[in-house]
Amino acid sequence: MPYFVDVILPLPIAGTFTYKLESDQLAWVKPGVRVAVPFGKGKTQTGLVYKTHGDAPEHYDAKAVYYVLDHAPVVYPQQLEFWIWMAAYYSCNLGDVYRAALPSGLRLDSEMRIRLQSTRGAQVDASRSAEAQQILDALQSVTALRISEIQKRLGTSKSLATIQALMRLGLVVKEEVLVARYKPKKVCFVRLSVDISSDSILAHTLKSLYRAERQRAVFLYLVREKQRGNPAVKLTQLIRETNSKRHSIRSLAAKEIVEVYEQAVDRRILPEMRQNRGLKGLHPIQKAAFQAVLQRFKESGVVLLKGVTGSGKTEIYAHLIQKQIERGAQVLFLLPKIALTHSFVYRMKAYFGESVGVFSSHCNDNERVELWHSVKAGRFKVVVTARSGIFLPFQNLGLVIVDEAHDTSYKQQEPAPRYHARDAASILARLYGAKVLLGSATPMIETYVKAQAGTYGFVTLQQRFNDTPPPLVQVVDLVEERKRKRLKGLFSRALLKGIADTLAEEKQVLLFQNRRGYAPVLECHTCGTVPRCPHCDVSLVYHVTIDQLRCHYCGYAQARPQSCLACGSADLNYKGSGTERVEMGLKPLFPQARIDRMDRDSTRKKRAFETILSKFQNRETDILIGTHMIAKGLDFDRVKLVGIIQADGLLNYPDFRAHERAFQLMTQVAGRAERTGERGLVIIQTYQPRSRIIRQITAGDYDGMVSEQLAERKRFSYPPYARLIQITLKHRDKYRVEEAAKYLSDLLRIGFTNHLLGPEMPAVGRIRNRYIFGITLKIPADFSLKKSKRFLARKLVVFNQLKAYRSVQVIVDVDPQ
DNA sequence: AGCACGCCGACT
DNA sequence: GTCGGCGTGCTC
Repeated sequence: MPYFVDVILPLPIAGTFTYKLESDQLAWVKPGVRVAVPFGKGKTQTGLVYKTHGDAPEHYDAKAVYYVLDHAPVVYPQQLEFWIWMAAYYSCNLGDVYRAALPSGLRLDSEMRIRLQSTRGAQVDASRSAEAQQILDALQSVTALRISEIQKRLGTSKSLATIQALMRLGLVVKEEVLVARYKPKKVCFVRLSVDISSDSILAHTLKSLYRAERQRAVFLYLVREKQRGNPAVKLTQLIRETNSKRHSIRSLAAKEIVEVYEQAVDRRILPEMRQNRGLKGLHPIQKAAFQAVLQRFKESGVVLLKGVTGSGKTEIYAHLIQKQIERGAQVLFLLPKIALTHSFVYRMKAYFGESVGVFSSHCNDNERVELWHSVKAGRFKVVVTARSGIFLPFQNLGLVIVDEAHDTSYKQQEPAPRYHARDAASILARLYGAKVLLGSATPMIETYVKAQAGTYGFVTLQQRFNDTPPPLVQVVDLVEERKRKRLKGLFSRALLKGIADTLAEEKQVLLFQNRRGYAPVLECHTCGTVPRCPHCDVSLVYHVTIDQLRCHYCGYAQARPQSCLACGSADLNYKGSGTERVEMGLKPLFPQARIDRMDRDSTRKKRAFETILSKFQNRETDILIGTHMIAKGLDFDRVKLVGIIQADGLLNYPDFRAHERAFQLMTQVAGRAERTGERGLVIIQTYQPRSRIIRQITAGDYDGMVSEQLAERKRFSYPPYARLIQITLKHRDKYRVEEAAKYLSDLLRIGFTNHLLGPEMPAVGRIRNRYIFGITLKIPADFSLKKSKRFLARKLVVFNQLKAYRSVQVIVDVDPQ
């Protein structure tokens, strides 16, 4: 009986692909195993086995699997099930999930090479082009060349055509080779090859080295290390410790006294660190919360721990982790991307030592593969990671901790799968029978509602256990300040006084401005013209540091115009302000202060983020200005004053979550002023000081904010009263997308009636020369999300049948943020 | 995603 | 006249 295998391929194409299996392959092929399969014209792909069966495909002849790459699944059944859930829930392809989940190092690269067909034809021929001859000459010495290598050698794009011409002449052939992307790291070790347990051999060897001082030193070092129980020493270490040169060791090797050999080692992102700190005991309040969390876990799989900054959530996490380690289970610790700092990892390593794994964006492909294997082997008990860690192959997952669970960076925007790591983690946990702890000072409203309703367990940790009173919050009315001419640039008198006082006390200041650059608009005073991005529908932002205008959507940059490009006037006005302008404005006012800035521009360079943070922590910086990046990071324990330069930027977003977000962000930023042990000060500058949301923020009235937002969302049926699906259409031709969006929304309105919004052009209607239209679907709580998605999928098939619209890119985003 | 096939402009 | 642009369609 013939056997077939359905395979997931790492491509953005719907469905799985069926291949034929030889009987000898059958024994190894099971779900989660990798296979090399032919796909398309002469390409090989690394597929992942989905299932095996005996049903021959009806409409085509299945190709045969080339190789079975594993003897044991690289992906556990629970994970595969998780992938399937994700593809279905977020309406994407299994291949999209595959690409996101499996480290690319676990995929084989199929590489095209060119080989000489016959040496006869390669002789010099005057009729051939110089390029062709160059390629042929190069192929004489080596067996085969990668196409990319040829391109590099010739340095032109012409080479592709030349290669094709040579192929037509039958002089060269194309061949495909498979190479593993993962390259183990090899380290040279040195060990003794003489038997030093024999005194006579030892003496004899030493004697033979009497004239080679360095070699003797190396030998003696190795002897000492061996006696200490280290039979081999890293070559680099040996050279360093004995202050010798590589050739001394080579001579010893030549005399067969030592042996140098290579060994694959795991890369380590951080220097090894032993556990050096026991868990801190819990304060009675923390202890009560810890017990309460354990209690709630008995009834529900997900527990929300609502605790303000400074309430000591981290210690509670640590004790929960400890408990899991004791019972031999693994813990997945999720953090927002920018909160994953070295100092945090060090803290975890101090508690749990070697069993802590770190999975961050700093890891390269090879490190990811090693981490994957280590997690799979159960060597790591705790994995600290940003959102993509949910795909790691846990063997025995016991607990998922999602810190700052309200953070928006848990949602992947681009590319598919557009998943939310917090929500996905609770599905993952269910598959493993594990628990989920969501930690937040300002939970997302949807989460809070579930906790209130009892769907999630709920534990609050209100009291600051270090007994510092919450910071004093002062609101400054910018309208009033401006009227009374008390504004110095962007700063009110109160803020300047606050800064001066804080500096005098040798404490630190954080200034928050959620916009980067100098000024978001450069306007001509004469004719009102504003320079705009040629590729996007936005104005260009002026950046002082590079003296350029930049587009924040596509990266386009141009020199700052000296005069208006429309009317020639030299009278140009900078309107609005970003972090750079705050920095520039502040410097002359506090010339003695050490001022630093943290935003996407100042942290672009590698490790810059860590550098700025550590400089601030070491008190080499007095005032730190930054975007939302300064809201995360770590606890700054000398911050006395937090200033919010302009709260209005956060309040006026055309989004139903704008106020919730503003509340979360400002509360978080304000929370940075809580660690000094004395009362901190938060100054919020705003043009709308009497607005409800500002009052809620200053009063710390989270429940008030929630109930007001809930009332609003109920009225307009937004989450949590409805689920949302956002459909985005993009195309280079504005009319084409608009027509397509109209057509699609007409198709959908049949099912969704008044639960469909749009189509409408978003605030930024064109990005990278592609016009954008959006359709929002609202699925009320009493509707089936599954059925709605199925309906949507059917309509998208109909939509795709129209040739004119097929080139329109359609993006489906379930639970958009 | 890649890759081949197919139909219209600027060069030998 | 051709090279080559990218629109379109397909991959088990």
